[in-house]
Amino acid sequence: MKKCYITTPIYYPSGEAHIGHCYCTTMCDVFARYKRSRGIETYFLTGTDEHGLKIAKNAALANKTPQEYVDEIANKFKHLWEVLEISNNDFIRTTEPRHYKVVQEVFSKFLKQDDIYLGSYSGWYCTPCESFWTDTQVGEEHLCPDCGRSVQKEQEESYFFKTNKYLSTVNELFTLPKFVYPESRKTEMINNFIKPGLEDLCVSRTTFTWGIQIKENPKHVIYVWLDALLNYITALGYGSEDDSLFQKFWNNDDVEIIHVVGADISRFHTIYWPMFLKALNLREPDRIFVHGLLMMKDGKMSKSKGNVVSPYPLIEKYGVDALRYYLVREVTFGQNGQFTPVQFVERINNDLVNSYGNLVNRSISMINKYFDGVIPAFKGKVTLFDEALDNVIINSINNYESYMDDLHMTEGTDAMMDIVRAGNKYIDDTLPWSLAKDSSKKEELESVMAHLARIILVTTLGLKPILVDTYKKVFGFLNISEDLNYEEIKNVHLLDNIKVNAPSILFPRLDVNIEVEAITEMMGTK
RNA sequence: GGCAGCGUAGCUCAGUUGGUUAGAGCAGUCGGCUCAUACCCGGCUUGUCGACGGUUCGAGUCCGCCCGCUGCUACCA
Repeated sequence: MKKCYITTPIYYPSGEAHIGHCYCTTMCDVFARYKRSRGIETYFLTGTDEHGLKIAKNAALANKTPQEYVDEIANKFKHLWEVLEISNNDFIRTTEPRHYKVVQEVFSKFLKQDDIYLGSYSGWYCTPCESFWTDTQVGEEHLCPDCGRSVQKEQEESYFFKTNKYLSTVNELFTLPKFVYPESRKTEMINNFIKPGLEDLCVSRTTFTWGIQIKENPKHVIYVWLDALLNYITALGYGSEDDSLFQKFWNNDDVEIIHVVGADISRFHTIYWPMFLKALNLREPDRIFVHGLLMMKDGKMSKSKGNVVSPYPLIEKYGVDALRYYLVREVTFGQNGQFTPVQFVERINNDLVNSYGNLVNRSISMINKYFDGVIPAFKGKVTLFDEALDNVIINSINNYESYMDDLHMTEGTDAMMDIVRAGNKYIDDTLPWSLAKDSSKKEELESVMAHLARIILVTTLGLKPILVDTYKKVFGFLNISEDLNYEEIKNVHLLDNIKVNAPSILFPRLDVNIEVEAITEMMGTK
C-alpha cells in the first residue's frame, strides 16, 4: 500500500495563530490519523515561514531582533499544536540551518543550470513602507495599499526563474484530474496565467535583508517562494547527510504526496513548485488541495478587523475533541464556512451530545441493566430490523472510507453520524424495554444489545481521528484496548461476551444561551 | 474591465449523463416512547429550484439574456 506524505502550508508568523490556522491543521491531522489507522505509513509536516519584510518590521516594532521575534511566535504555534493534539511528525522553520543551507545550494544549482538569471524588476515602490506593489495593487491613483500614500515607479535588480523552460511540466500536471482540487482553481491558473503567457518569477530582493542570503551576490536575499516551497523537502533532509526520510517519503513513487494550501497561495503550489521540482529532477506531488476559509460574520478573519477567535478558551471550556469535531464537521473541506457561536454550540449539542454521546450512554446502560454488563454474542439477523441496520452499517463504512481516502473528511464524518442516527432509530424500532419484560424475547433483546455495542465500536473507530481523547473513554467502557486495529471494524464478533464498564457522560449538554454569550464574550475581548 | 463559479425550504447545503409527487440536517409544530445527558423516534408545514425567454414529449438539470453574490487577475505567507 502506498505511503503518504501530507503537509500544511508553512504559516507566516506575523501574528498569533488563530482558529483559521487550527482549521487547516486539524483537517490535515485528521487525515493523517485516518491514514495511519488504515495501516498506511504517513508523514505529516507543518511549520513556519519566517522570512520577509513584514517579519522584520513587526520585530522592530516589538523591539526585538527578527530571530527573537520568530522564535517566540514559532513556539506559540508549536504549543497550540500540542494543545490541539496535532500529530505532526515534524515542524520545519525556514530559519533553521537545515533549511536555509539547502535553499542556498538549490539557488546556486539553478544559477549554474541557467534556470535563474539576473534582471531587473520594476514596480511601484512605496518608500516609507519599503515595499514594491503591482499595477493592480496600487490602482489608478497609484496609492500604496498599505499606507495610502502615493508610490513611484522604480526598478530593482533581481534574479528571475525561467518559467517557460518548465511550462510543459505544468501543462502535463494540469491534465491530471486530481492534481488540483477544486478544479475551478486550476481553471483560474490556466486562464489568468498560463494562457496569457507566464512571466518569469522574481526570486530575489535587495530592498531588505531578513531572508536567505544569496552566496554569489550577497546584497540579494532569496525572495519568498523559492525559500518557502522548498520546506517540503528540506524538512525531509533533502540535500543533507541523512536524507533517509527524503528517500522514503519523496524520492519514491510509492508515496502519495499531498499539499493542503489556502487559495491565496495555490498559484505558487500548482505552477512554480512543480517547476522547481522539475529543475531539481525530482518527482511532483500528487495533489494540491485548496481548502476554504473559516470566516467570521463580518467577513474574513484578520487581525486588523479584530474579529479573531482564539482557540484556547474554546478548548479550555469545551475540550479539544469538541473543537476538532466542530472544525471537521461544520465546514465542508474545500469550501468556505462561517464561524458563529450559535452554530458552534448547536453542532456540539446535536451531534456529540444528543446523538453520539447519548447513544453510547443509553446503549451501555441497557447492557448493564439487562445483561449485567455482558455484551451478548452477535448472531446477525434476529429481529426484524437487524438486516436493515447491518446494511446501513456496511454501506456507511464504505462511504466513510472512500470519502476519507479522498480528503473529504466532512462527508466521511457524516457517514459515521448516519450510523449513529440509524442506531437511535433502531432502539425505537426494537423497543428493548418491552423485550426485556417478555422472557420469550430474550434472543431478540440479546441481538439488539449486540448490535448497539457494535455500533458504538464502529462509530468510535471511525471518529477516532477526530475525537482523540473521547475514543479512549469509549474503548474503556467497552473494555477493549485503545490500540485496537481499525480493520476490526468489520469483525462483528469482536465484542462477544465482553463485560463492559460503567459509562460516564462523554459530552455534557450545553446551555445554548449561556454558552453563546460566553463565546461571544471571548470574541469581543480577544 | 477580463476569466471562473454560485444563486434550491426560516438557516446550512445535496441534487449523478434532462424523465414520474424536488431531497438531507438544523430550526418550527403535533404526536409517541422512557433505556438514556428534558435525550430519542415518527408525522406535518413552507419552496413560482434568482428573473425572463428558448430547445424538448418533458428542465432545478441544456441554450440565450438580465439581476445579485463570490473567487482569481502575477509576485502581498
